[in-house]
Amino acid sequence: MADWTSWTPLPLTTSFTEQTLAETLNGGQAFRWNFLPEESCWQGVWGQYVARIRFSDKNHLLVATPANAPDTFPALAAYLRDDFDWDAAVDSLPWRSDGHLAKSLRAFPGLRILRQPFAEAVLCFLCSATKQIPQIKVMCERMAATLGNELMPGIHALPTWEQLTNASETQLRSLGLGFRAKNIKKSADLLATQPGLLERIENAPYEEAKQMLVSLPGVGEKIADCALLFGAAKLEAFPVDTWIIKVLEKRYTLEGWNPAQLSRFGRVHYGPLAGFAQQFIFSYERQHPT
DNA sequence: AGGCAGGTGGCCA
DNA sequence: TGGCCACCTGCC
Repeated sequence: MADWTSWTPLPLTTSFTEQTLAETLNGGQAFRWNFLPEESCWQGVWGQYVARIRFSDKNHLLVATPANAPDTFPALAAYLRDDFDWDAAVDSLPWRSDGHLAKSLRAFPGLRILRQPFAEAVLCFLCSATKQIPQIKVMCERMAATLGNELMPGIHALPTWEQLTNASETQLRSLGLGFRAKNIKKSADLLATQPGLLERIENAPYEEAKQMLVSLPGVGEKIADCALLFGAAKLEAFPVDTWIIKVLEKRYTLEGWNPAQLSRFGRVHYGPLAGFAQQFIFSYERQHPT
């Protein structure tokens, strides 16, 4: 049975708080992190990696990885985008002229945008349609347990798109995916006929990438923006979901604007890191619903 | 018990 | 373009 390494400090260039770590890992960007009360740590899976994270102090995390997978440690630093200057990014947002944004930034000091594997970001957000975070997590966990590689006893990776082509729509429905099963099955089949398509999308400029991504069945504007923001480091992507619509309507008095107009407003108002700003106001709204 | 939830696609004017 | 509706499922 594989074992865990001892807790090792991961120095951070941009400091976290404990609450912000929770919000980053489990606030709707990613769906494969769980808090283990008995270990008082977060355990998560991305790609073929597993890790455990514990908050140490604002400038360090403590990390444990499978003893037989030493490359997990640098992979985690990349996943957390510790190569990026988040403090400078926050300062570049228009908080000086936007009191609501300023308040949201103060509420989640250190909040980051993860760099998830692109293929699994597409998959997870295909599951997200009209579902809440806990239910999306259940769907992802079931897909992983049924179709994904076992990484450690009882811990499974999400299935690759190739693995998904081996599942029938009926089997996917039996995992509780509902009408999303058909979209996932059709997307898997389409991707199988287009080798390298996901890589080309991931590496393309934002507008071009989004245009290609919405050609997948079940991927509309919102899901495309989420996948590009959380899985391809395209921080200009500005997902417009029901929460953001509520925020923009109520706190920016934009009642009556349609999603396309709100999307344009977001990119113009928040600027080239609009998706980063979006994550703060999304998190703030979930904790302080209006 | 019925409506709603980090949406999308199809159909109608 | 803009509005309306079906679509799985589970939870309040």
